[in-house]
Amino acid sequence: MVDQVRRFNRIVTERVGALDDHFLGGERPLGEARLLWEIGLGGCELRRLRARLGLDSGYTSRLLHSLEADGLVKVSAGREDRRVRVASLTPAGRHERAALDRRSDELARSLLAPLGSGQRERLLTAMHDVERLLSAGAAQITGVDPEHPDAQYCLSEYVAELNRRSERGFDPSVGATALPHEVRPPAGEFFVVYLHGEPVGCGAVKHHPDAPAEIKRMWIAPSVRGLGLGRRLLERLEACARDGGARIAHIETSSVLVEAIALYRRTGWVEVHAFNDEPFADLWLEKALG
Amino acid sequence: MVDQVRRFNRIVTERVGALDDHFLGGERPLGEARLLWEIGLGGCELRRLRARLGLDSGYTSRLLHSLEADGLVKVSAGREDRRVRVASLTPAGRHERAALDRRSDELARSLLAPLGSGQRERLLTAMHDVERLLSAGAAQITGVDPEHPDAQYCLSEYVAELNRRSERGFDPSVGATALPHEVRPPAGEFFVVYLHGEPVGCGAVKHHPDAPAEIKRMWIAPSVRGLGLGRRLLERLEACARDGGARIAHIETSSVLVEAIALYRRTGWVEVHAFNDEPFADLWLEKALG
DNA sequence: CAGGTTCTCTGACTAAAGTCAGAGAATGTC
DNA sequence: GACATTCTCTGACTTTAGTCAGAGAACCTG
Repeated sequence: MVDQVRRFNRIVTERVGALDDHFLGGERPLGEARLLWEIGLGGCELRRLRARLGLDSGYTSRLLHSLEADGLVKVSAGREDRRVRVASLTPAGRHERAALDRRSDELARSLLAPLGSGQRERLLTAMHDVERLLSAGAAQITGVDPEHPDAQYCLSEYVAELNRRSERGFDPSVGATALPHEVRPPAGEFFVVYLHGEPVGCGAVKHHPDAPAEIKRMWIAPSVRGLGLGRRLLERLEACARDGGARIAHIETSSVLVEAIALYRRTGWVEVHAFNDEPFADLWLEKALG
Repeated sequence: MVDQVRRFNRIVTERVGALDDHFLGGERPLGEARLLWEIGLGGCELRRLRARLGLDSGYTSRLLHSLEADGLVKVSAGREDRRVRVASLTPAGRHERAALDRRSDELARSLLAPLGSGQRERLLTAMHDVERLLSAGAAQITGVDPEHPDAQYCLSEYVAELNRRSERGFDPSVGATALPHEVRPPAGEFFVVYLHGEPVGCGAVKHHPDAPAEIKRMWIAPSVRGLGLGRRLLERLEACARDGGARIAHIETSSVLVEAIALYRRTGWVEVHAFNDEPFADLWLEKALG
């Protein structure tokens, strides 16, 4: 297994990485080119640039000066906070960035060129899989305030999906609720799954002293299903319930959520009698927390 | 399409490339680490090292000196030719190389770690596909003397495979032959397909003035089938026949070679009456060369 | 054995990449 | 308004990476 991964790493850094450097670099040193690219068309704060590229602040400053001297970039003070500075591209800078873009396209095409259409198809599918699964590894699950915009976004998507999938509308304010104060420490906790900084899933735990903890509002964005994020999220939620002192966890759910139910069953959840009267639910599950 | 490739390149250079550098690098600068690795357990000639890593001779010399100063490498004169020098690892060098190995393994494991077994499986399959198809792009088809060891190797594999596949033995010296002088310029040409410097396929053309050219001995190693190398080789052979003045090309083949026949049919070859009495053949094909 | 080749090394460079310790301005906090 | 914090810049570095022009030894060819 590890061997396969290493062979892959080798080929890919050779064929893609090395070429990438030369293609992208072109005239300009790599550092500058990457920076130019990363600034993007809309401009970008220096601290974000540094964070994304992992650069020293002095170094970044110098690189930007060099780009500014070439007339590609303009650095100006931020409007809200005048300590943070914002880099933005001049027309010449946009032009150069477009050239980088073209070279990147060429590189991509050069990888596809020697293949027939069948092989191309297969390569693209395989690349898609690798990309999704590798980035799944970079997903992060963090506790977040239930009223944070990312949490709210996930919740609204969750509700929208429930309504899309089932005949009867779902109203989160009726039945077994998960109001902000119920899923905020110390009463409970709300988690968001982030992928590349974007929220792509959520889940919450409601602690009940001396009674089973409840797991609620578990949702994974359709675009990232099949990457194992649901499993990881559920593990995290169970751990949270266990850390809160519960020996047993409860989930009530609806049979329209087939993927989620499959996951629950796979991971040791068993069906039990209804333990509440959530009108939307038609399946009640329970798990003993190791 | 190009977008998919670019997304892939981005993720992969980020997740694999960047990590790779730090993992591999460790204490030692990347250049030295790569060199140390590439020397291998059995030692290696400097010129091969340079060729494989694409380094300047002066630079290589200096890197090796630095490794030698650290007691990891010993450079000595070659035994056959004392101009070429051979680098080999000391016990300490082998030790350090093993550490690189371990780090590389760790990197690979860190990519797999966050995934469940199902995802792992899929990632590995996808990586395998990407690896094969990307490296297929790097394959090279070159004209080679039919008595060159690589050509001889391919021919023997070709004959072995025919014998393995069919009931009656195949004797290349009987029937429609392809003797060295018949497939060596100017009478014809012999091609070898190279992948990472290894011969993985062959094919030959026999020119006949004012008569159809013959395509012979076409073979692709089983390990690299499905990568489109056969198609590329056939294109090259047809081009060679056309450049030799032929308007029509002939192939005689055996129905046991199903993959090859599928390729021929896909690319415009049509069945015709037997145009020779090759005892082993049972299918005769022809194509008009654009 | 003379003369050309091949292979490697040395010295003398340059450019890119990156680090670190302050200095200085803008902002938040008590 | 004093004080700490945040964010960026400057100057003074180091380390990698890489290039180029010879010099010199070993080898091959006639």
